[in-house]
Amino acid sequence: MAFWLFKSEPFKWSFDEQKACGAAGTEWTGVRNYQARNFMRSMQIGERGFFYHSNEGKAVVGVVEVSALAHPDSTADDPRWECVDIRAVCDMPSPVSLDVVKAEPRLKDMVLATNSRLSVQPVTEAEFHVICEMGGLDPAKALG
DNA sequence: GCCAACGTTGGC
DNA sequence: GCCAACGTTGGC
Repeated sequence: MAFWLFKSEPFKWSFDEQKACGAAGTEWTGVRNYQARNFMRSMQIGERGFFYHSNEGKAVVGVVEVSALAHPDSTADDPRWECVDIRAVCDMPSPVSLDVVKAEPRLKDMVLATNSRLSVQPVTEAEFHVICEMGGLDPAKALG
């Protein structure tokens, strides 16, 4: 079981909008970066990820689940771009901000802190648990 | 709104 | 296959 982080600018696509899609989930469209696409190709159904608001908010605001394997991105005019579907699992009771992530020694190697431009990132199991702890989220609920 | 970092493109 | 030019991202 791998863990991930999905980044979105909230004024383009927010976690509230994600939640509004319910259990059906939505395509995580718009990724035009090979590294990010390759991470999505390796995702399995049911794997968990964080939903991060970039630019405005700059915080981990919720947990999502992969609900469909990688498939062609319906918004791309080039078939090489693929995406997974994700659905909201739960809120982060207390959003974990980038500042806090950067200040936490256990998260110093987190991709969010070291490569801020990558829009889909791997997260280690240890990092997943630290973020849950700092956000006041019972990991059992996140893993549901 | 600026700019640094990074990825991609295309000419050679 | 190198590298300069360009575009985009995202923190500040």
